[in-house]
Amino acid sequence: MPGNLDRRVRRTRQAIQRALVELILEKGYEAVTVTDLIDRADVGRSTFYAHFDGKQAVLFSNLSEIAFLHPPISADGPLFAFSLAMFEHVLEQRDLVRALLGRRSGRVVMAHGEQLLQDLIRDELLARGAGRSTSLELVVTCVVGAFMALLSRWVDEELTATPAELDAAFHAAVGPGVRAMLAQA
Amino acid sequence: MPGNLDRRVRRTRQAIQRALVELILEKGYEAVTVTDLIDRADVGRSTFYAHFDGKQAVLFSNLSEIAFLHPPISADGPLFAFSLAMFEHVLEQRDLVRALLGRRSGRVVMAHGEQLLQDLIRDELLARGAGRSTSLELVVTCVVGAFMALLSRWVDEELTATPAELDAAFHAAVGPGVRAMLAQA
DNA sequence: TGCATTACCGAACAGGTTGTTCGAGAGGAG
DNA sequence: CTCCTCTCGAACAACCTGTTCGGTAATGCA
Repeated sequence: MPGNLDRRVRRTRQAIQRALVELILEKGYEAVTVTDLIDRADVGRSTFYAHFDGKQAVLFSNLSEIAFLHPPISADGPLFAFSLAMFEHVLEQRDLVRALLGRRSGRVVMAHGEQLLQDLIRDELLARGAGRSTSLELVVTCVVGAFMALLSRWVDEELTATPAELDAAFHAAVGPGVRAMLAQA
Repeated sequence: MPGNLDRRVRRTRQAIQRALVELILEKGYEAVTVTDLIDRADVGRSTFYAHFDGKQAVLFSNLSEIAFLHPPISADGPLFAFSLAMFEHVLEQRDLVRALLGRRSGRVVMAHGEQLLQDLIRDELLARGAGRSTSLELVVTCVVGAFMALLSRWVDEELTATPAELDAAFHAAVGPGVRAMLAQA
C-alpha cells in the first residue's frame, strides 16, 4: 500500500498531476484552466478542489517528485560535481522537467527551483572555505543563473547537447572564476 | 507635438502604461486584471481595448522604452563592457525595470529580455573571434543566465550592491572562463 | 463476506474576468 | 468655429473560479 492512502486518492492525484504536465506542454502553464485539468484527468470538479487549492498546488506537488534537486554537498572532489548527475537525471524525466522549468512553465515554480539550487551552491562554496559575504551571494547568483539558463534552454530543445557537453560548458564558464575567488579566501 | 499623436492618445497610453507598472509592483503581473488597469488609469474599458490587445501588449510597449538594452557591440576594449553602464541605467529606472524583469514580472517579458541580451553577448563573442558552434551557444547561455540572475535579484532588492560591485562580480564569475575559451580559438 | 467509512460525481451557484458593441458626448486639430 | 477623432460607460455573452450538496460507488477492515 504505497503511501498508506486510499487507492482512489492515489489514482485521482496521479491523474491530475499527469494531466497538468500534459497540458502545460501543450498550451503553457498560464493558459491551462482548472476546467481543462479536470476534463483531461476525468475527475469531478469538487473532487479536484478536495485535493488541491488550485493549479499552482498541483505544480508544487509535482516539483517535490524531482528528488535529484537535493543531492549531497561535496566539500572535496571536483567543484560543482552535482552538475553532470543532474543533467543526466533530467534527461530521464525530460517531459516533467520541461513542464516545470521550461519556457512554458510558470514563474513561481521557476523561482522555487532557483531557490533550491541557490542553497545547494552556496553551501558548497561555504564548505570549500568561502566566507559569508555580499560578494559570495553575488557569485552564487551568477552560478545559479548560468546553470538554470542551460537547463531551461536544454529541456526546451533550443540547445542540442549531451549531459556531458552541458556539464563541460557549465564548468568552463563559471569554474575558473569561482576557483579564482576561492583561492583568494 | 511629440510622436505626432493626438494629445488624448498620448495621455491615455501613458496613463495605462504607468498604471500597469504600479500595479505589477503592488500585486505582481499575474494578479493584475484589465479591470484593475482601467480603473487605476481612469480610462474606459472600450478605450483600453482600442489601444492594446490586453495587458501583455502594454507590458511590451513598456519594454521598448528601455533603450539601454541595445548598446553598441565592442570588439576591442574590455570584455563585456556593456555591463557596468547597464547596471547604472537600471538604477535610474529601478521601478520600471523591477516591474518588467523582477520577481513579480511575467514569464514572457523575461524571455524577451533574455533574448535581447543573448544576441548582444553572442555578437560580442563572435566579434572577438569565437567561431559559431554549439559550445559557443552553451557559453552564451551561461553568461546571459548569470547576468539576468544578478539583475533580477538586484532590482528585487534581494541583493544590496552598487552597480560597480555587480559589474565586478559578473566579470569575476564569467570573465576568466570566457577568456579561456576565446584564447583557445 | 458484510458493513461502516470514505471518496467521488455532477449539477448548480454566485462572483469575477474578458473582449466586444454601440450611441452619445467631449476634446483636439486646423 | 467646425469637423473629425477619441473617449465614455453601460450592457452583453462567454468563460473561469471555488463552493455546496445529496446521491452513488469504491475501499478497507473485521
